[in-house]
Amino acid sequence: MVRDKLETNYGYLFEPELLDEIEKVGQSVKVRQGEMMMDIGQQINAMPLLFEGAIKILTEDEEGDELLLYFIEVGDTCAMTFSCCMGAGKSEIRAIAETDSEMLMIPIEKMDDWMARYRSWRSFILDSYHERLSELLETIDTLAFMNMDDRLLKYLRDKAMVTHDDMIYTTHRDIAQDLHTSRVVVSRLLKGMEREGKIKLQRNQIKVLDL
DNA sequence: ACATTAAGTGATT
DNA sequence: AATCACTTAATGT
Repeated sequence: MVRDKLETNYGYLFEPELLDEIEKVGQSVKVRQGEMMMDIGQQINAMPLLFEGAIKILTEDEEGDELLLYFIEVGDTCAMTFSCCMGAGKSEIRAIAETDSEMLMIPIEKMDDWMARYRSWRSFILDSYHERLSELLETIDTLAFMNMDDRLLKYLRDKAMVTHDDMIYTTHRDIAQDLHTSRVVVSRLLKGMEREGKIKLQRNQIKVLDL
């Protein structure tokens, strides 16, 4: 069962011996939508290999307002884990299940070990680290130039992608919170996008037509 | 029917 | 783009 999911999601990446080891030490965890899996300041002692669902990663400012950084999808892992292994070991981010999700938790002690012994593991870690960095740079880019419409567009695209559903179930208020802006601004921009025929708005849901 | 919450809009900074 | 103030619409009790 766990092995099947390992094979389908990571089988093409890792050699059989590594898959064996992963299966042996990994702990299967299921979380429901909206569940907080990791908070800022919390100790990290395992890294997730995602089988199913999507996780959203946020930071927080001094006032306690949130800002969405990126999503983790199936086949991804959390880049935060790596930097935490080397440094203080405390999380600098908050992770909330975007959808019902399922993953395998790998004790961080294994990371070093496997890094040295498996080439595939090494590239996996390096690749995902690189991927997260690119994602972050993209986020910073839109953030720095304060293009709210671009950020919103990206947000909707990402959200539809990670949930594999062109119907997004959320409120304007929640979007505003993720993007660290006001609800009014989100409503206005969404309304504009609806007029352009890109989306269709209903209460508590947004239908993505063309992004 | 009433209260609550989500969303739309004009005006102002 | 943010905030205020107000309206309208949808939903729950």
